[in-house]
Amino acid sequence: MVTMLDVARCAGVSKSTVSRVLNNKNVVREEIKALVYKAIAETGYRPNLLAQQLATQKTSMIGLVITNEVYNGPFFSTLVYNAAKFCEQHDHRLIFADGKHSADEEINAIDFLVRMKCAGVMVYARHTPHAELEKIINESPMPVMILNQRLSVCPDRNIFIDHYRGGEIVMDYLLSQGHTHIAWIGGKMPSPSNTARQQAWRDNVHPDCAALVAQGDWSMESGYQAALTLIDGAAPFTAILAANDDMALGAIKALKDRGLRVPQDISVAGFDNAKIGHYFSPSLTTLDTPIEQMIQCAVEQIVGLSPDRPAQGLTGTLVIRDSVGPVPVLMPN
Amino acid sequence: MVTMLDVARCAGVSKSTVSRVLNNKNVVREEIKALVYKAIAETGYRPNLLAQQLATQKTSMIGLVITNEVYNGPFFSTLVYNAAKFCEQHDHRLIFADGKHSADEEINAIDFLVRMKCAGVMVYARHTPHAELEKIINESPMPVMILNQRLSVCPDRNIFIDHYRGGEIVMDYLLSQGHTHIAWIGGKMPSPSNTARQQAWRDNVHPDCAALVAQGDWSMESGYQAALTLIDGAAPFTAILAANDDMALGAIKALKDRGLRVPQDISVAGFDNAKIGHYFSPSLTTLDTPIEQMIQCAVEQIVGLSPDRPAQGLTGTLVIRDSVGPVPVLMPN
DNA sequence: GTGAAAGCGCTAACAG
DNA sequence: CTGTTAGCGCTTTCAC
Repeated sequence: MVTMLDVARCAGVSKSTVSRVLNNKNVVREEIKALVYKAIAETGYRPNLLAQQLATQKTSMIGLVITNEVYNGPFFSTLVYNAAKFCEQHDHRLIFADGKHSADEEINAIDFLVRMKCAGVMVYARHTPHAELEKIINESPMPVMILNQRLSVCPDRNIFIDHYRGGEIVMDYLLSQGHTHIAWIGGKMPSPSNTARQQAWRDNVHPDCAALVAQGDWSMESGYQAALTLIDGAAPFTAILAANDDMALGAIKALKDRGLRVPQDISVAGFDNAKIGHYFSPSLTTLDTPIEQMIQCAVEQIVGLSPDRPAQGLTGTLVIRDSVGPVPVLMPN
Repeated sequence: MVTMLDVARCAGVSKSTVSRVLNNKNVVREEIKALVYKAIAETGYRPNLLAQQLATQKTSMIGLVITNEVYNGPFFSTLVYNAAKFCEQHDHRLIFADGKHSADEEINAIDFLVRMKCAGVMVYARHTPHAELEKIINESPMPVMILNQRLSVCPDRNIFIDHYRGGEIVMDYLLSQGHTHIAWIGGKMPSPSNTARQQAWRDNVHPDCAALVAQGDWSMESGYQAALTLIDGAAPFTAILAANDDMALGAIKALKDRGLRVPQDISVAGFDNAKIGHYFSPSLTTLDTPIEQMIQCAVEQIVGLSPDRPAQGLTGTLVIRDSVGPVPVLMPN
């Protein structure tokens, strides 16, 4: 491996001079500069970023911790896509650490990124208790931003989406269409999004519906199964609200497979506004979750672009499409 | 920031002793070990990974360069999900660099990862000429694995999928259903997958179909538009083959919107076996691309688990579902 | 302007 | 077993 010293020798100057021309520090004489560049080209020198970052005490990496339960759905895709996009936009690089499926593993993942001296780290966690997160935030030399869950402390390290309000928005729409008996398909717990959305459902739905709950795990398949359970249950309903679009889509397939029409017989709505929802039949009514905004906000906070407190309580907007219709006159179930 | 020296002082030992207990080198006396652990706890010491990696000359990061054109579809999602999964499986971390949309930017991204001293880097590029890639492979001290395109050199740094053969498999099936007039919806160029698949289409389709080509950019929307163009064109056809599932799904929506039934009037097939294909109506016939295998192979090659030459010429398997049917007796168009 | 020398925080001989 | 001493490759005073 060719180091800065090799370049220096090759150019007949000192290490510091090479460093200077590379960093445009102090004015180096033009002729020497040329010599150095020539030597760099000849030797094929590539500065070692580990060494550089150790010396300068700063890096250009932004860490992202993510529980692998959100993996591999449109939500994950959007999250990562936007994280990478905004990082690059600010000349940083995204580095990943898998939070897997326990508090210990999440904490480990954060620890890795902190010890890598990332410029900042974004945490999309599920299991770690808030007290623990708070401790990490306070002990870490770089900003650690907690995404998608509301902390009672450290508001400037916290960007969350108001999923309760989001749930209300969708429920309001469902109610406005005359639905009173609305079933709920939940995502995998623990999850702040799921909890809040479910609460919004519970608080707004007819009290008879308490039993109209089926548990999924965010995947289409689980939505499919959950819907079957609901259909086979005793309680009648005219609409299904699923905690995300994937499950809503799975549910629609289940309804169709059982000969039920959407939305004529049963209406279905979801959350997150996955792209496919527009192309599905029927196209999916959903809440557009402001993931992009959330990530942008986090990245800008880390790179120090937005001096003020990060945006909080983002809600998202309702996307009305075909999967929700007026309540049918006769309950089919 | 608390360093190893602080811990050493706190425990009343030398730096090397601390290092030893941390790395389980040489047997350190139990009582001293305890002292050190106590000091670590007291000081809240967190080892600096940059320093450690600089000193040991090895890192636990695996780099991934990816052109941002594949971003944000199911293909991207699967790629990143699996990359992260296999990295973690081998106790490594995934680090990202965006290849954006030009050869220069791709090379830059690779360079960053190389200079970060990643254990290895995986390159999913589109624009960089092979000669350039070859040069990078040879000059880099760590394995640089080129994914999804066939290099004429460096076979052990190259894992590709035989998209031509994959294309043939789908075409064979379409032909076996009696289709002769098959339209093609292509992805964004340049792309090795697209080129090879399109070639397979061209080599197997009826010569009359040369004009039955529409250009997309891999997105559902572009598939939708491409299908409209095809429908509005003069040439008749009974099937559409799209270079990926997203475009196939967009195309199906376009056909439906124009009152055409799939597959009764027009059959549609895609590539990649996106999860949603199973839930769509009609469910999508597609080729399951072995992305997971490709990534697994790359990661194992990097961590030195598979001593032999990496797998090459993976093809994938046909997933037969409902979007392709027998050719209709009367061409609808 | 440029070079020498002292770090950044850690590991790895080498003595003892 | 443990401490001392050099590095790893780069930046950054501080003199000249």
